[in-house]
Formats: sequence, C-alpha cells, structure tokens
Amino acid sequence: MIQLSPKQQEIKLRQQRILDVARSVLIQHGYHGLNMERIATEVEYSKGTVYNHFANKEEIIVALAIETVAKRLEMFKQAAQFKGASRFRMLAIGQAAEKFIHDYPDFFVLEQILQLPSVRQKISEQRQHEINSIEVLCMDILAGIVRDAVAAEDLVLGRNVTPEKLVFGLWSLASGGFAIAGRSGSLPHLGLDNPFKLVHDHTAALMDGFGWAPLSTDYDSIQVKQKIHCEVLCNE
Amino acid sequence: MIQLSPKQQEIKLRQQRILDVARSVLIQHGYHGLNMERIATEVEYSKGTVYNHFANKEEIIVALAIETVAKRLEMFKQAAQFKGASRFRMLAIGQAAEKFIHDYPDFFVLEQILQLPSVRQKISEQRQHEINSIEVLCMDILAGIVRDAVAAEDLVLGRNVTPEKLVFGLWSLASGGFAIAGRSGSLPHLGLDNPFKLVHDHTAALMDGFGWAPLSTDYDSIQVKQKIHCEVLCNE
DNA sequence: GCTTTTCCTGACGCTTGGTCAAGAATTCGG
DNA sequence: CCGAATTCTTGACCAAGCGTCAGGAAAAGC
Repeated sequence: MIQLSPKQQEIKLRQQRILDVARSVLIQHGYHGLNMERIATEVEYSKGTVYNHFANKEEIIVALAIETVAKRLEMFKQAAQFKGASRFRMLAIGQAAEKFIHDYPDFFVLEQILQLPSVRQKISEQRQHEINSIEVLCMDILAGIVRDAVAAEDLVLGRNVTPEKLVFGLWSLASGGFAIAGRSGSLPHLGLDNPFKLVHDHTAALMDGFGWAPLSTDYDSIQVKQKIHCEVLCNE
Repeated sequence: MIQLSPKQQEIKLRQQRILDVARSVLIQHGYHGLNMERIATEVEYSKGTVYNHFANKEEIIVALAIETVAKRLEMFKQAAQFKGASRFRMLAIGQAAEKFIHDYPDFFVLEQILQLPSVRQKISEQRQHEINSIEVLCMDILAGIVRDAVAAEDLVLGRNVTPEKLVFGLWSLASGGFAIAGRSGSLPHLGLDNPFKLVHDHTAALMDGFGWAPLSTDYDSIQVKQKIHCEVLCNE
C-alpha cells in the first residue's frame, strides 16, 4: 500500500476511465445504449479486461451512482456551512440540490435503474452498503440542521416528530417533485413551467406548516439565495 | 363491431390472459424474470402469437401500467365522492392512494421501468398518450377538489398559486414519500417505521402551511379516516 | 535471464428479443 | 356444403448482448 507499481497505477487510472466512458455513453445513448462491448471499444481494451474491473454491468452502474451521490454529499456539506439562520441553511441545501441535479442530469436514470429489484440483486453487498451509507450521511446533514434549529428555538417539534421525520418530508417532496418534473411530459400542459420554483415554494410551505422561523413571509428568499450562491456554491 | 365472432372473442380473451400472466410473472420474478418466452409458455401459445398481440416487451409493460393507473383513477373518482369538507375529500384521496399501492404493489416497478427513456422510446405514441391522459385526469380530480375548497372559502390561494401548483406539491410529497419507502433500505434504521403515517402527517402539514381549513389541529384524522373507509372505500 | 505470477484477449456459449415463411384454422362466396 | 381467400399460429432462425475462459503476453520476482 506504500507505493503503487506503474502497472497498478495504470490499472487504477483505467478503472476511472471506464467509469468516465460509461457515464458519457449513458448520457448520450441511455441505458439501452450502454453495453459492455461498447465500453470496451471506447476505452480501447478488451471486454475481458473491463470484466476484470467490474463483475457485471450493474456494478458499473452502481459505481457511477456512488460517485454521483458522493458528489452530492460533498455539495450538501458545503451548503450546510452557510452562516445564517437554521432555515437559511436548509434553504442552502435546497439550492445545492438544484445545482446537483443540474450538474448530474444522469443521476435520475441511475437511481431509477438501481431501484429495480432485479438489478439490485446483482450488486454486491458491499457496494449496496456503500451507497446506502452515503445516503444516510446526506440525511444526517439535514437532520443536523433541523436539530440546530430546535436548539436555536427557531423550531419547536411536536410530540412524536423527530428531526428525521421532518427531513423525510422535505426529502420526499423534493425528490418526488424533481422526479415528476424529470418525466417532462405533461407539466407545461398544466401551467407548471418551473419545477425548481415549485419545489422551493412547497418546501417553504411545509416548513411554514411546521412553524420553522423565520416564516417564508418574513424574509426575501431571492436575496438569501443570492447570498448562498456567493458564499457556499459559486466556488467551482 | 356489433358482434364478435367466436375467434375474435378468443383473441380478446387471450389478450387479457397475456396481461394477467405477465403481471403475475412480474410480481413473482421481477422485471428480469419477465421474458416473452416465459409468457408464451405460460399462456400456452407460441411466442409469435404473443407478438401478434404486443409489438414488443415494452408494450406489455405499458399495457399493464395503463390497466393499473386506470384502476387508480377509478379509486380516486370514488374517493372524491366523499361527502364532507373539501379537506376531508382530499384526505379521502390520500386514503385511496394508500389502498392503491397496497393493492398494486407492482405499480412502482412498472412506473420505474417506464421512466427509463430507453424504454419509453420503444412505446407507441398512442399508448404513451393514453397513460399520460389518465395521469392528467387523476390530477384533475385533485385540482377539482382544490377548486371546490377555494369556492367554499376553506382555502385562500395566494397570488401565483394555482390549484394545479398545490396539487403538484401534494402529489410530489406522496409519490416521493412512497417511492422512498419502497426502497425499504434505511428507513427503519432512522426510526421511520410507518411511511403511510409519515406521508399523511406531512401532507397535513403542507395543507396547514397553505391554511386549508379545517387545520389538522382542528379535527380527528383517525375518525375521519374511518368514516372515509366506510363510505367510499370498503365496497370491494 | 529464467520462472512465476499476474494480466489481457477475443473466440465461444448461452440467453433472449424479435422475424418470418410455411402450414393450420377460419371465414366467405356461391 | 365445398373450395378459395384470408387470417392466424407456429417454431426455427437471426442478431445482439452478457459473461467465461483457455491460451498467450506482459510484468514481477529472484
């Protein structure tokens, strides 16, 4: 582990190249167009070599997904650093989430594929656990902000309401909303043109519903969002 | 069209049998286990005959999905008949949704598969349109309840808030929540054991956030739910 | 420089989606 | 009721793609 031989380095580099190629194929040609032969051709190695890195197609998919959720975790950590009221920190997370799905439009496809039980069962326990724990860390960041809000008395949780439960609601709303928006289909048809704004408004309403101060009527969200972008999201 | 010949009847019957078999295979063996050969064997016809009914595997999937969302639409229509305050009628829809995902656990798998762009593009325009319009009808029912709420002055919508937008929020929350719950994984781990209750509580909080009377603090949801079950959901 | 180990390859097996020519069944006209 | 026309059914067949593995190439060890 001290030093990698040239060969070992090459292998490590190649592993990443396979993932990069796979991601680009996935974005360009969809799940259907993603096949091992193609990946092998594009990385200029044989199919057998690709199988030396990943036991099957699904392992590539899950590796991509892990890369992606790890990136999201990082963005959330960054956003949580925002200096300001607890509710504004949560707003920062929301902004990070928007940026995330903008930067990684392939994430939804990855997630959908991974939800399929028949795909899931072909993936090693280890990877399964890995992606799961990243997800949990993500939720923990949000739950931490909620706990801070309670500590700062910005928010009073009713009996039976844990921070995790509140997070579940916000997360459901955001992921559901973005998922629906992703199926482009019939939204514009209903006069729903800007899903980001919709999700924002509804999470705000939900937080208002829980009485999380300051209420949405008491601050200018556009101004706060600008501050968030300058201070914790713009630096890349 | 007046009268179907015996042969035509047989064909129509068989179409349904294919779907029934496909659904049962899908539930038992997942997407991966659903193949044309198997379907053909189980309906005791040749593969070619199955292909006479459905141009490809995806068409079977979408036909199942259409059957399923049509059933949901029916359940929602039924629920919307509930006699009571607008907010209780919306609650009835929520109860119908719960019953729906209880009765059709395969729906999530179907929906996930259909979201995949690579799957979607193999489906005929016509079917695509069909499933879409059922979905829109579903949303219309909800939007109608919201409009009734406004008319009855149970609810005052702010500027820029249309009934459709509110529906989008409730729908996102519910579908996101159920989707997350479906990936069983890490929920219990976080002390989130009952996703139905969670979704219920959050939709209630969201409606509270919009000021939809009567607020959740002003009625006993368990009692109302019981009434709903007796009056519009139990009859099958 | 020789041996051992590790890595790479592409032909191969196998499953599965989808096609189609030939034969079977049904319908139709008289 | 019979034969022609049409429609339906079949299963062999093809193509595509996942995953394997024996044998050869390259690297590592000595």
